[in-house]
Amino acid sequence: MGIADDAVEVRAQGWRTLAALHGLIESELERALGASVDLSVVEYTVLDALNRQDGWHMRMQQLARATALSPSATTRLVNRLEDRALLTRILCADDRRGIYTELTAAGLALYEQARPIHDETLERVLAEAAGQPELAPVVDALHAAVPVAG
Amino acid sequence: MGIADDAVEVRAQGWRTLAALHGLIESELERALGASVDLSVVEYTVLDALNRQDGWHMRMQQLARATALSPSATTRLVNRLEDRALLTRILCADDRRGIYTELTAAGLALYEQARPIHDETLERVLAEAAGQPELAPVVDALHAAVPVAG
DNA sequence: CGTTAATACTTGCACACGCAAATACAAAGC
DNA sequence: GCTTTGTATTTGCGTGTGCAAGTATTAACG
Repeated sequence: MGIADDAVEVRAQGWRTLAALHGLIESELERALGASVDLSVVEYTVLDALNRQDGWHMRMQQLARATALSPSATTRLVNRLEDRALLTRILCADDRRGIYTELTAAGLALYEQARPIHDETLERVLAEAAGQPELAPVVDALHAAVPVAG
Repeated sequence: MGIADDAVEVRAQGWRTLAALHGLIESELERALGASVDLSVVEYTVLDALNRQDGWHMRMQQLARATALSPSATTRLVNRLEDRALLTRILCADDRRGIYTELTAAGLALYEQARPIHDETLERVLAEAAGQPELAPVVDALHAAVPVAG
């Protein structure tokens, strides 16, 4: 087996590790957020993204990118949150195709309730993962991550 | 904002980065494998796991762990692959609750067809991701990943 | 041994997702 | 201005998933 073949194996192994860590974190967050505030991880992601816009609106398309979801899934996700009165749709005047979404007071309140649970769970899971030799290198690399454009 | 708060933000940011990279890789693999051999990523994962066992059987439970899927999803996943004659169920004698799965010749052939596509896609996407400043640190860390126990 | 608890897998059900088509609006070309 | 092309969002439909309950088999206990 030559050097090129080794590189292929290393990449495949790295991808399996990445997937394992991602799955671990996501399932723990899912459980914690579901049990405490009845939010899924994507739903929390929406509230978090809207909150980080700090008073600014967000288009459906931006939400779709932030959640890595299809347009149709984004529509229904916003529907669910709107039905629970956690956010509102706002038809925007300058481009009447576009729809902006905004957190309601209830949405902000629930987000502020969910956030510490989210953060504590993340801290716990990452600490746990850092103890596993195969996951540790990837966990350490997360510290070096740089903000992604919203 | 104190040191502790910064750490929380860094972890949250790292998690968003991890999720973004994971989503990017998965969607590209999904597209490439779906178009060429009509396999989803989880389906490929099963064939790959079985192949890496090199002739050995695998229990449903092991498959569930390898794919990060629930038992019920694993059952139906194996059903789909069995319907396509890519693997076979083998009732094991020593514990008649357990069920082993094994690649068929057709399954191995399809895997060998899929593998180069999988590997090339992975290489391309990782190279692409390494060019984005926010993803690069995590991409680099994958090289350091150590094999996970099957 | 016979009963009870635990394990391995499967099925019923509800739900979230992606794709493709439909709708509504904006921008470009002539 | 009117048509054509492109963009933003929503709906119809099929499919994969998790949870909880069901079945089969093994292990533990008295």
